[in-house]
Amino acid sequence: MAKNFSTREENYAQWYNELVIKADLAENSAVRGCMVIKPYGYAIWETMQGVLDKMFKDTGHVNAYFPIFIPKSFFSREAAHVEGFAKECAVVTHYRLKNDEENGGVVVDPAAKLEEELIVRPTSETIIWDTYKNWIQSYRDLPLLINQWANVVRWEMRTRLFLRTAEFLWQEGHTAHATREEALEETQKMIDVYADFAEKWMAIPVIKGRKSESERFAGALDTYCIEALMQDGKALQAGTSHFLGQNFAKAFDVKYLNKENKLEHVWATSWGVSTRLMGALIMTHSDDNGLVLPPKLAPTQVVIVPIYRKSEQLAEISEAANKIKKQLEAKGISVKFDDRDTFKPGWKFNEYEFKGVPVRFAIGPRDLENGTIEIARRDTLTKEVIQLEDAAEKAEQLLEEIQHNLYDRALKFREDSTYKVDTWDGFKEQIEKGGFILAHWDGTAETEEKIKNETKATIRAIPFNNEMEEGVCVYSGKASKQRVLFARAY
RNA sequence: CGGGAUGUAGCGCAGUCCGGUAGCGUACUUCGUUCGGGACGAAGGGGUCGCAGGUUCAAAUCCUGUCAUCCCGACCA
Repeated sequence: MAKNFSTREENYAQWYNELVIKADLAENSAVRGCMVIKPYGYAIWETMQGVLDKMFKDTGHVNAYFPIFIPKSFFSREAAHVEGFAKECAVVTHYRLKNDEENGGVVVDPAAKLEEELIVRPTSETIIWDTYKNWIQSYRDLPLLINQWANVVRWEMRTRLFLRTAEFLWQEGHTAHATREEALEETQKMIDVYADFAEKWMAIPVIKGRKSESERFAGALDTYCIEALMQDGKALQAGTSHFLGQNFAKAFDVKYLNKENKLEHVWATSWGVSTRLMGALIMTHSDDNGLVLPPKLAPTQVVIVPIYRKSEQLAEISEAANKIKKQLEAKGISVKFDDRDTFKPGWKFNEYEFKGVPVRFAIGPRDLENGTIEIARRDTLTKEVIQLEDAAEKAEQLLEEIQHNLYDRALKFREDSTYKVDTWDGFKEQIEKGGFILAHWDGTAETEEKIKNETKATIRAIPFNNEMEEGVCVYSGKASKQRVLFARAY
């Protein structure tokens, strides 16, 4: 087959970019750093949204919506927060244009300067906590468990489709609790939800853990994360859940009267995942033939391609194909029967492979004679000929199998790419090859910083399920009680 | 904001050194043969050569300016 796009081996970044564009997921827009998500890509995101939304509701949350514009002064209320985001904010300074008398066109009307600039939200903590102040008075108002689906803007220097764009879509949960324990429990609960979603739906194995102090969210006391390993050996942060303590409650003066009639600040969490998950999905499963989608997220789970020469043949084939289509649809499986006569079978095979459709049937005159059908699976690129009457059931089984196989394959890759390293030379050598490195660290930000500067590796997580083990820091030689997870990251 | 490169048909590129009719691949249109892994043949349509000046009989090509994009850093979910 003539491949007309880069392979993963040649240039991973280029392979990724071409894949996203040719699989019809997204493209660069005319606006610098922004992305157009195309219908096929959006369909996958919508499915993900739907599943996550249900998971949030099942854990007691409700949806709401807050403004996209945040007064500049709100940001400076929380010191760490403003410092974390100041360098990447889009700022609205004027509210009107006027005709340019001299040069034609329009110019910003200097008379329409805003008294206070508005920030296009890079995240919504500040505007939300300013609002919560009015919503919370008593312990009876707690907990407040709210999620928002929204877009946010972070003015990044360099962007990449889905992984880092100036504007991206996400959800952000913002909760308020009466006690520290309850907020901590919520933080943990939501990282568990994310991990479940990644593993069961996206078939991406993740490591749950906490961030080091320097990798923590701006304004949080603790950040939990899920980290995944991509095929090129780089780590990707797939979701975060923050324990905010009373920082935002204090900054925005959110207090409640407890049962003893005493005023107390509330405890907070925030958590989010973004369209970046699409990038994780692509980079975890796809291959040189294109996208590979886990069946649970595929917009089309099964495609039926007819093979025929004359239109009479198509009529017969269509009858058999539509029968299978109905059977599959009765099982809740999404099916496309592609009877376009403007494309040939070989072309269609390649197209659906590129778009990652998990299961493909091909049916032609030869099958009609023999009462058979060809079934192909995207994950292994293998195919077999089966009895026509078994088709629907076989496809259903195969979808299940592919979902599991993708997870198992990704897990094996991660395990094979995770190394315990005990020497600094070994560390430097391994980081060049990629993968997760489990190494001892002395727990100081100084060491972390030096390691980052010398190798570009960062601490991705301090895994929750870590075994305690005496050792010495791979860099400083000082005492350490556990290994932490290092990698170069997206 | 530092370092490097590139702007030529929808997309991908050659042509620039050495000035002389605007090219190739792909995509697109029509017709015919094909159709079990991106078919083939024939005929067609499509370009202010990023923009603005300059040199010249003549500029995609030389000179000056300018704009834009991409890559490598710094920043980052």
